[in-house]
Amino acid sequence: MRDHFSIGELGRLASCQVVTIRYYEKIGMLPEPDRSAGGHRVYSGAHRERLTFIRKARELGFTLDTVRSLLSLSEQPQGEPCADIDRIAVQHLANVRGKIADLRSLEATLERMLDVCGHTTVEQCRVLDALRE
Amino acid sequence: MRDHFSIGELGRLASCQVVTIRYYEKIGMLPEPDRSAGGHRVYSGAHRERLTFIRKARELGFTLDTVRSLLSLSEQPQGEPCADIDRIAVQHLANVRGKIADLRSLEATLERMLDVCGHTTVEQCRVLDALRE
DNA sequence: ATAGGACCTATAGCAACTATAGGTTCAAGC
DNA sequence: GCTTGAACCTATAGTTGCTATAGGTCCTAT
Repeated sequence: MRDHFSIGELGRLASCQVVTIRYYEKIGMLPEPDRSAGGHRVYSGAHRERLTFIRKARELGFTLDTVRSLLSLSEQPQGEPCADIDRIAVQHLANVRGKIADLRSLEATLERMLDVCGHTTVEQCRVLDALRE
Repeated sequence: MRDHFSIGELGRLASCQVVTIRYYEKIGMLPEPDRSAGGHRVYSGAHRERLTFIRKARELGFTLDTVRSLLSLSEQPQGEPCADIDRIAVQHLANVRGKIADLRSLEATLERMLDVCGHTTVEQCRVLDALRE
């Protein structure tokens, strides 16, 4: 594979919008790439790997701040234990489970509201009642 | 119950922060209340009902824009069918279920990552591998 | 009369992008 | 070599739903 890409190519390769790549550069998530004579960004394979990592982690719901931590941990010298990385992932898993629980109770509430409503008129609407308390 | 409240009282009654009430006023979710001689906001029972409605709907995860629709539908003349309200709630329920499904697949992915990792060293970390592809 | 808590306005910040405007460069086809 | 239009460039503002800060004024209880 080639190891220099335009911003559009990099976007396609890492499933990331072009504007988002520039945004990542601005906030320091991606190092500034070289430029062509005319000022266009030229990315290396290392950029591609880093951006792929960022996007995967974002898809898994890690915050950008957490991705920063994961990246710096992943750059530690070989032989370092990966316990810190696991800890972050375990914490995130707990967050995800918490969100699932919250959404399930929301789901149940909405189901109950809709169950009893039965499509009547506005002044008898059970959904509105539920919101009015 | 009294039917005039300071902003702080209203906040306690409707489980809403004071700054958020002012924010709702600014974006037109809450009508401007009367003012005391010194310029402090004085709210009515109608304000209280409206804010309670908004907060309940927000707790159920409706966006402010959707809350606006719910409020205007709830102000329709008596006798109007509440089908539109039900439709909004059904749509929201579908969104919630979609999010639950997304989070569950996320949960499974994170579990798999952590299962195979086994706390080794950074260069063998399976969590990082998963992120690097 | 005074103290201090509650209130006031205005502005900026958060996460993580997305959208817009107005201009420049690059690469392919003739 | 020239043209054309897609892809690139910068800078700024907008999104959602608030929250935080600064610097001041009012209200109420003692």
